[in-house]
Amino acid sequence: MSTNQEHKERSSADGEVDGDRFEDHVTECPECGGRLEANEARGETTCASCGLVVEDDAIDYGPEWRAFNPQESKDKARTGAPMTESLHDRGLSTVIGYGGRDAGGQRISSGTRHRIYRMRRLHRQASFRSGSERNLAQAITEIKRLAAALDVSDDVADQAIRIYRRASDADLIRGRSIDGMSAAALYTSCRLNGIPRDLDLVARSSHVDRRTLHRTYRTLTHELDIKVPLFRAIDHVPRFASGLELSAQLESRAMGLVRIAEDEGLTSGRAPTSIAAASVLAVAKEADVDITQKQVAETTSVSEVTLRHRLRELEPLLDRVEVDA
DNA sequence: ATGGTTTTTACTGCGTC
DNA sequence: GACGCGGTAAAAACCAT
Repeated sequence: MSTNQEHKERSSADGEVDGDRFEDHVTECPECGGRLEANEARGETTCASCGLVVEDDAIDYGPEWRAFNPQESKDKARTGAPMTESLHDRGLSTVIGYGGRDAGGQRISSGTRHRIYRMRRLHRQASFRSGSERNLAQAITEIKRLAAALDVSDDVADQAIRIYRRASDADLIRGRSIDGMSAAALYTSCRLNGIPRDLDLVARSSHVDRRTLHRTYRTLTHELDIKVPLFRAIDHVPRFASGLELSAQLESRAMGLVRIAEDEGLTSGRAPTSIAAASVLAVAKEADVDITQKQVAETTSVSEVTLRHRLRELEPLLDRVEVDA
């Protein structure tokens, strides 16, 4: 492995062409500011003091995708044709081609064509190896439909399909509807990706009632050991604030209020949305914004009663919110 | 299944515009 | 009188056991 060696030599040979690119080379560690040294054998540059590996290669040998955790890295890594989760066999199975020519471009005789036609039919039937494969194909259809209805990205849908696959492998589908599990998988995927689609919305878009959906979601995350990061109150503030058309100042003030509430332990056991909603309402009221409990209740899906409860707890804390953040 | 907790639903009373 | 707001009681939902 002498890639690094090679391009170093080349750059000094015809410095004019490559000079620009190499001039703004990093010479200090972006992490600790330490001195960088080249490791020729491994084709990488590392920081002498902290050991950070700095990408230093004219050609990027890395994948074009980014992985944010080891699981994703495993999931996304691939060699060969791109896989897609959107086909029940991940698009990896053999497909017998149409078109009347063979690989060499020669026309295929009509007798041969007929044989190929029969082969194609048998092959297609054999592609669904089992009932679960057929179910998977159906689940994928449903997940994609839901994803489109909820306007979530293909990545999220793909992850949902992966989750469904795991559920299928773990024999979690038995006794549950495919659509229900599909919806639960998609909801889980949304949660994992921090996409705010709440249970109600997903339930309404699928023909699964909220209760069942949540039950399925619970067994899903539980049985598959999926750790879903909990939404915190503060996560909801921006959404609520913009939904109510509050200024950025009020939004950050609401966040400040949420933080203090957390410090005071007022948040444990309470629905995060209720804290967020009440904080937004509290700061809006304080700033004499024309806003009613009812409006807040509607845009946040938190009942007015709960809003009042939280408001009562939060309003005394308002004067402790720092002015600037 | 159970019990403790929070949230929601439904309803009522009060003050204001 | 409609509306916003505050409260209560009971039901429902949630969570850990």
